[in-house]
Amino acid sequence: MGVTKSEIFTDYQNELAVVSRVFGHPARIAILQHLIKTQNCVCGDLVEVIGLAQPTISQHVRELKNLGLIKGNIEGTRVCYCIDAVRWGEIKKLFGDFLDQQVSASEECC
Amino acid sequence: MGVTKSEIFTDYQNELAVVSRVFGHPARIAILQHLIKTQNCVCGDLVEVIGLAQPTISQHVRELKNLGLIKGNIEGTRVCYCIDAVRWGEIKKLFGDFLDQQVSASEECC
DNA sequence: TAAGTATATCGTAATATTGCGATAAAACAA
DNA sequence: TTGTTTTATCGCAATATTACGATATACTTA
Repeated sequence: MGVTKSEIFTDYQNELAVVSRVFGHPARIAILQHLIKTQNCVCGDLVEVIGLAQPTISQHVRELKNLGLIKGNIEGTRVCYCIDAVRWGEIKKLFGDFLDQQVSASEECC
Repeated sequence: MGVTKSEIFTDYQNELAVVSRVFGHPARIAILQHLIKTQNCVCGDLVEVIGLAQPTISQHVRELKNLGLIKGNIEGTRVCYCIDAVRWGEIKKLFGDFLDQQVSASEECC
């Protein structure tokens, strides 16, 4: 197999999982952190800052784009990326709804 | 390749990625939701509730255990699971620190 | 002891992910 | 036009993940 059975889960469960998966690689975390830090939309120097090959960075960037988390703007030969603040807010809420739940332990076991 | 180059990333980036990966499957989200809802540590009926085979559930449960998110208690032939509230809090903070950042868009592009 | 129940582990097939060299595409510069 | 720069895509090898049947393990009950 090797293929997730998405159809047996709720939309919420699938969405949270898909977003988490994108966060599930340190290079993508690093790209987001760098875009947040250097507000003014840095682009190709991600390769230099992160230390992976250019095609690899491009692939990670594409996944972030597919999720709507970042958007790019062509400027000559370069592409300038920045974070989509609206989508960021949506995802923040998605995780907040999940993580802010009360997880009081039962006294029956554990 | 197919192997993540963890050594070039910070501990924070790696930790957030590892935790995100565990959240990156709807079955594991469903397991956590069910454990939160039925506070009193349900165990084997996860198989019934979720609808994946028993070995598959056991595998997902193990990943949650490895991350420290849930803990199990043997009760006869059964194992009673519940969420580790302390670890849950740590992970909540991990995501909070990341997602609560200010992501104001630059005006230079995008 | 023998049979039953619940969970974990093994082994494996199908598929997905990661990383990168090679190359294409697109815009600019001479 | 030709060469340069920057980014995207293709194709592939190495590895990881997902799912589950078969089986092992551990405890309970008859």
